[in-house]
Amino acid sequence: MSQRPDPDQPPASGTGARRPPDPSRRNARSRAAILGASLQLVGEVGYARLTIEAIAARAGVGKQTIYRWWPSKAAVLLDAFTENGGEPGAEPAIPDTGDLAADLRAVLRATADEFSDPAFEAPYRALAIAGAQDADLSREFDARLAGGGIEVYITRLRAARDAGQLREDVDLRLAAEMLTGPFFQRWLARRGPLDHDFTDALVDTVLAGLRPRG
Amino acid sequence: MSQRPDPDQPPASGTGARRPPDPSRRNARSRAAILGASLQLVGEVGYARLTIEAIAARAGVGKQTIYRWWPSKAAVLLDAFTENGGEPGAEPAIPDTGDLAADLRAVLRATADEFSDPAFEAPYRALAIAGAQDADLSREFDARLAGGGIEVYITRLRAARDAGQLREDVDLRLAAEMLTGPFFQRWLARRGPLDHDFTDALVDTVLAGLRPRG
Amino acid sequence: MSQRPDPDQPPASGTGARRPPDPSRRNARSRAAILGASLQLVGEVGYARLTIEAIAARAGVGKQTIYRWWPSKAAVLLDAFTENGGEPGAEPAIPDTGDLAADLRAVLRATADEFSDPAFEAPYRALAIAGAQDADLSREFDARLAGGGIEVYITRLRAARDAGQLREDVDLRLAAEMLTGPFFQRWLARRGPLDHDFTDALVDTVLAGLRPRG
Amino acid sequence: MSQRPDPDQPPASGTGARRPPDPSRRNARSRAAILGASLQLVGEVGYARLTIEAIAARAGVGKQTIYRWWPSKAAVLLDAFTENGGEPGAEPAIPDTGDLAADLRAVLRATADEFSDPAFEAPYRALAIAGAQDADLSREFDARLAGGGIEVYITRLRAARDAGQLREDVDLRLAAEMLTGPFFQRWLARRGPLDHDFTDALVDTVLAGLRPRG
DNA sequence: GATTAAGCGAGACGGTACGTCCGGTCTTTTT
DNA sequence: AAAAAGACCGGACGTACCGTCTCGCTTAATC
Repeated sequence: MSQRPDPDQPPASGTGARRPPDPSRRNARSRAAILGASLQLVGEVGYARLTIEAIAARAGVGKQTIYRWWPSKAAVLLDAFTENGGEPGAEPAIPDTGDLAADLRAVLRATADEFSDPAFEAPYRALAIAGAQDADLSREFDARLAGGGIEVYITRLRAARDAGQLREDVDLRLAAEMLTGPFFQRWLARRGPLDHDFTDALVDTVLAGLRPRG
Repeated sequence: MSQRPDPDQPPASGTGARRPPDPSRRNARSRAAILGASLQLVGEVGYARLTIEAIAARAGVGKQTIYRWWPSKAAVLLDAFTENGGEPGAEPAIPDTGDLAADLRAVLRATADEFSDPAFEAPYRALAIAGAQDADLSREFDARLAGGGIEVYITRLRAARDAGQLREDVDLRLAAEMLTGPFFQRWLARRGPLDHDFTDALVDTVLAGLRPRG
Repeated sequence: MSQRPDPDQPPASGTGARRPPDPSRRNARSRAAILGASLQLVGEVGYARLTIEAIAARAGVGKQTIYRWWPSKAAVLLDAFTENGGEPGAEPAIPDTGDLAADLRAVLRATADEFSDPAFEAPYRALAIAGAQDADLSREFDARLAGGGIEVYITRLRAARDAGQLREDVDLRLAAEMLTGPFFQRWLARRGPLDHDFTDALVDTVLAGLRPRG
Repeated sequence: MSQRPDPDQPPASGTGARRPPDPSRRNARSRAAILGASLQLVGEVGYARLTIEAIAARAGVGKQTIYRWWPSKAAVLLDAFTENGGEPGAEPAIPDTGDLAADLRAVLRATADEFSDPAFEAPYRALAIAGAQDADLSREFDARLAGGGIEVYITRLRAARDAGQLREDVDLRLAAEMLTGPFFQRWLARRGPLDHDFTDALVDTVLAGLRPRG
């Protein structure tokens, strides 16, 4: 006996770096249940009172299954939102009919409608709040969500500028921010209704400042 | 909310509502310590990890002293901010030199500078987050803070319109939101630097869309 | 006034040494409920499946109230046992009628009866098991429980030796262990019934080896 | 023996009893690694903190391989102990040189020495604790371990009685318990050192009470 | 030699309990 | 009566293991 166990600690079983789990073994049913439960619950109680335990219970899942795959409840929501609520991944470009004003009005009207749907609004607000608290998450959020992203606006505006519909020296990023910023602020800080009058007026006023002189 | 029924009813209570404390007996030293500790701590750990217990401990104060006078940690921060960080009470109107563009540029430059100071930025971000989660608080926040309010912009823009510097039919509220919304979004979602180039370009582009036609 | 506690770093709030709670502020009702629930539960499910959470739930108490005052579930049981089941604190000396054999027979019979009562047996076994796993607890256990202590036997045997009823050179501790050891082993390892025949025979055989020669 | 899913079971077994594994296909290397790891670990962390997961990890084995072959961690330890630490299977009878006192002294001295070896003591204590919590395991333990069993003492004492060295009416089981009980108690409850002085005195005092009168 | 059915290493899974942290209430003592 | 202190009930945290359950992969035994 005695048989000492090889004195150099194998992996020591200590609290060392945890190996990442194997995604190929992931249970798709559990994943879907978690994402679904997250969206339900954030709509029912809001982000501040959303708990991992409640998600696990609603999804019929062990807490560890959540902690194994997501670093935070915000990350769960982000997945839930991009999967079930937002656009799956591809950037939904703004259509280009040649009429910039019409195109932007259509997009902002659609966006306003989306933000009036509580099933969309609650998780989106949760993610905006989480992003405001965590820069890393904010980047993830922007990278994966089309609605909040300004890149699609920049693309459309660039096409318009190249077609001579906007001033040559227009700052495309600033222009895009002028279209989304007032909308975002009005929504997040609840400064007023998100109706079509608002979005139409916004588009028109912004474009009025960007058109070629003449 | 939740509002437990309080089993031992005082004999003639009527509504059973807790009698409010007498403000005249309030300890000013404790109040100041609590507000100061809140600002310190929100700068150190952020809003999500700010706790009432930590504020009480840092302030050398009993927890009950906080619960007696404020309904939530956001309310504490709001008091702390208006007292120590923001303008104490008077609305700081935007100056009117006659040159609208110059006045707005100056104000937005100053605001950008403020938001670059971490001692200002941390509690303000905390309040924005808390307001995004709670509509009541959001109203309080807007009512009491000058910097985030748009009324001052509306006032200055109205003067410019009345002086014929803007179109007759300008939507003053929308115009104000176009000045503050891109700024707010860029700041809260960390979409870019808040420098003078940005604010100047913002002012110029917005005003370009508002000027009287040809 | 009232000496502020040095504004920088109060107690650091770090994970440092936790200050001990103030026993004078302890809630006696909670304490009694916890001890009672422990005894109930250990009788129902045994020591291995006894959990702090179940004790807290049964007692209608927060878990922290247990962790605040006891370091382990074994320590809770020890308090519970000495308060409700065992002798409150004073060492219950073995009576001295002059007849050593009769006195020991009476004590061991009484002890056997006690160990036949499940309400006594379950927590006592739990403590014996806990003590076997933790030397510190074992010492506490021995120091505070009369039934398992051998000091009372030594005291009675010394009186008998001084009265000339035992050999001059008798090893009192060994003699006491010979009275309690077989009993303890038979009980803990369930090697046989703890009846009066057993205890009487044990006393007689031990004393047969200890009497003065002649 | 194509072994369809258990012929004598109705087709819709559902929760049916799990078919026992085939011992002939067992991996001897895994078995040895598990038993070795168990002994190592119980020595390092004690019984209470010994986990199946740690055994599997240390042994480089899947958890299921343990659950397939053993019903509990105590059962693993029991195998580990009888294989590596204790006597493999044959009952090691107490030698009979004709001198009962000398034979018992030798056996108890050897036993004391064994219990002073941590590599032996740790798993033995673990098994004693497990046995104290579970009567079934206790029986298994007694049936398979020579050192802790009292049958060998009874056998040796019977021979002595038949040779006229003990009283005719001696209770052999009680006598055996008087030899092992004090030893067991002193060891398990850590009441004192297990040295040769103790075991010699124990043997002598016990035998003093058992010898024929006159 | 191909098939097939374990046993096996690995580890994800639904759960339970852990011990800690904090929310909000209550009580005691001091100012 | 307010305040400092902090005990209290409750509930969520993130972690550790439980015992079960797939996954390939390897290894025998049967075809």
